[in-house]
Amino acid sequence: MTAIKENSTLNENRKSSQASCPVSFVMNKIGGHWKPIILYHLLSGTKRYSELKKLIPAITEKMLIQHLKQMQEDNLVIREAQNVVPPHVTYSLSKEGEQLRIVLDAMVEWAFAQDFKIDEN
Amino acid sequence: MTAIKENSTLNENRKSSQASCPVSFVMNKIGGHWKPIILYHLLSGTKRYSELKKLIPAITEKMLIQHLKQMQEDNLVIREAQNVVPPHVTYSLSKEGEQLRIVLDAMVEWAFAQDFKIDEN
DNA sequence: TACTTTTATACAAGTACTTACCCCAAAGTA
DNA sequence: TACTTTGGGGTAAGTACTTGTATAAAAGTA
Repeated sequence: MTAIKENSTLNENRKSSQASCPVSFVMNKIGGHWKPIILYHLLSGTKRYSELKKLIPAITEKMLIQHLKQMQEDNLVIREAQNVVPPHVTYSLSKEGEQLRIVLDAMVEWAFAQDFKIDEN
Repeated sequence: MTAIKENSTLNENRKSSQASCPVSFVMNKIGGHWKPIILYHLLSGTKRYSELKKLIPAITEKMLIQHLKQMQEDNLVIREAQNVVPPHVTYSLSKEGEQLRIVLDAMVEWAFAQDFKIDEN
């Protein structure tokens, strides 16, 4: 799933900055454009894969599943699958993921303090 | 400075998600690996360009100047230059940048609530 | 004269991230 | 039989992000 070159300068830099900067540590977990959006939607409760897809129309399935998987590995979200056909899989926030609420809320507040306006389209 | 293709799907997606998700709006301003680190260091006060470079040894000058410039355009940081040679330039947080303190603090708290440990090297 | 200092800029090359498109399972339904 | 449903996997190509290296100005210093 998208191989990463272990010894690239980029990757080394990433690791070292992550080690010395807590903010960078967080960004490595929830950075990128889709993760925070996914987390944001999970804040309101457990969702099925297909529900997330509907809530975030612009995301490709590839991206959705990739980020869910990464966040699952980072213990931010919990994946639960029922062994049925067609599949039934739900995603929810883990305890650690749930604790991100404070961070995400702070972001939302800041956004609105700037001249951010919701544009429902 | 690093041209961006205006009509790429990526860019369109970015804009639309930014418009409907406040968290994404924030990530577009402080996302990436270096911006939060730079902001973090500016939280403790005005810094010269060269001071920032010393505080963040791993960053290349290119990245430092590029991100400072972007954040300046986003009104997060203020650049003040004295017209002397050699140049003397300082960077500080704007009001909006200063307001990010809450967000950054929340991140720091979360990081330490996970098993994050500072590694000074 | 030659080198240092400070704050940059420009271009090429490497790396990561994102999209686009095609494929699959197995049960239920038309 | 053929199609739908749900939750994915795989590959290639496009786009963005980062690094690396070279270059500059103008005054001060060795």
